Amino acid sequence: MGASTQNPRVVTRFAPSPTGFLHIGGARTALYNWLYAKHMGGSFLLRIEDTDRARSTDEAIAAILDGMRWLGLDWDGDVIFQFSRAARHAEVAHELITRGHAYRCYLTQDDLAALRASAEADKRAFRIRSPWRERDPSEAPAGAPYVIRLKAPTQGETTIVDQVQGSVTVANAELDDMILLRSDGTPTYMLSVVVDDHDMGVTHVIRGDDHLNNAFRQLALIHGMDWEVPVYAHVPLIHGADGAKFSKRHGALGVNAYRDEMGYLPEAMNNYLLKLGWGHGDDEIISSAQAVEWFDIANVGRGAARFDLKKLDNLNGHYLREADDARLAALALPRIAAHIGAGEAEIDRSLLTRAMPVLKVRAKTVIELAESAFFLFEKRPLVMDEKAATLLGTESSDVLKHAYDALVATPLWEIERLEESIKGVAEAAGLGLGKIAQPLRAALTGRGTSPGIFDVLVLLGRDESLARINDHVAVNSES
RNA sequence: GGCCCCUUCGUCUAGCGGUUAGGACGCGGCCCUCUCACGGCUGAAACACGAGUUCGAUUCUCGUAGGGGUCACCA
Repeated sequence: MGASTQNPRVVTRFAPSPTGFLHIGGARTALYNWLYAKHMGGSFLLRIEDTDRARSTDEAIAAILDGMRWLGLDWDGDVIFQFSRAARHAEVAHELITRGHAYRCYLTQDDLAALRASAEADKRAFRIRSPWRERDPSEAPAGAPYVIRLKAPTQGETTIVDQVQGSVTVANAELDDMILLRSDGTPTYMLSVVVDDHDMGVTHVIRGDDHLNNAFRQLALIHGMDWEVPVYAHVPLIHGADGAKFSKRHGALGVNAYRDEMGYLPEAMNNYLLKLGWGHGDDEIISSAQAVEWFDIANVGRGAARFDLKKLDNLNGHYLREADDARLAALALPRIAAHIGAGEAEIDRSLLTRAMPVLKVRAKTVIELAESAFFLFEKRPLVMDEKAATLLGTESSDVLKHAYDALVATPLWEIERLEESIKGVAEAAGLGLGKIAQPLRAALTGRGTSPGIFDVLVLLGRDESLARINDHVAVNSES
């Protein structure tokens, strides 16, 4: 950190297309842009690339903004909607024609298909070489539709000094004359990104390396307009656990799903995404503030990283343990209410909050957290899970009876007194504490595992605890 | 297929010519212990391969193999 790394002129941006949720890969790209801007004391912009009218949806826009807010990736200024700038994009396309860096191309889809076919027949790599690049527009059929193409350089080579990939050079013969304006007059992505990034004053383009090849063609456009070239940083894509392309099967879902369906905390998600492709010595648990201080795009790894849920689970467990109890109670509440079949207002939020310290150390996700709290709110008679049923064999009746009597006689319902009483029962019977605690746990929670038995007793309270135990004493003591 | 990029334990990574190649997740063992966790200790586990350069390569160069990206009037 320090003043030497501060540069308020730095402007980064995240530019998702609203055709789906904010997925894991996009979230990481957004995070890196956000971190770099914060690190440099610059600004971070958000632009929605909605030029594909057919595939863009309002739901997707809402989901993306929701995901960004959840992760705490706040942007500066208003969200820019790319489609609203279409006129400006078209203006630049025409400016490029007058500057001699673009031309009207009257090739039809059929012409293109024929060119492609002949290239394939000759086993040549297909590069669009429109005859209209050199032809006089007056030769064009009157009123025929046309697209505007960029005149890409054909000689020499282009080099990009990428902050992540290093120096990358491509022969200009590899570049083709990309379409800037479609025949219906709407701008293509290639035109829009460049114009928007320029107009928005973006100084650092940090994006997935699936755009690296695009950068070379975009560079020709930038040069054609005599604009300043931004600093590029193409970060490797995320792969699935098997190393193959990251797909839904691998967990390439929207971040909303990680929050709602899988129960992850945003701080865990950020920490995981940060470490996925970047490292800072031996540090594993990195707060957002610490990340802002340490992050530098130059340290981002060049190799693709695989997505690993186990590590995310571990990180989430860590942040769960650190999280505020009332906050966790609020997160778990809806699930508990749904399980009990009650309204959220009917759940004792205070009890849930008090239980958090002993519940959260045992959970990896909010889902597990909620499930571990079910027993607190379930109504008698409790349904026993398999392990609890085993624990409550007929021989446990006497033990529970003794425990019941000892608990009834316990003057103060607090943890130390309860522990004394139960341990007294164990000693008197010549049994290990486990022999008493396990049947007790089954009777009190209906489960084979739970927080410490004395914690459970305190949380449930005297009346409920005794009633739950008695449920099993009575039945088994009939004879 | 053309072009471009990548390659350290199973996974995420540290390393930036000389290290017993470090940490974390996961896995095994031990301790703690009323169950499950948490926590502590501990074990197994990696420089893709082949040539160079160099006194010396995980580190620099070039190949090979493998993986990925990209080749639209999508973004």
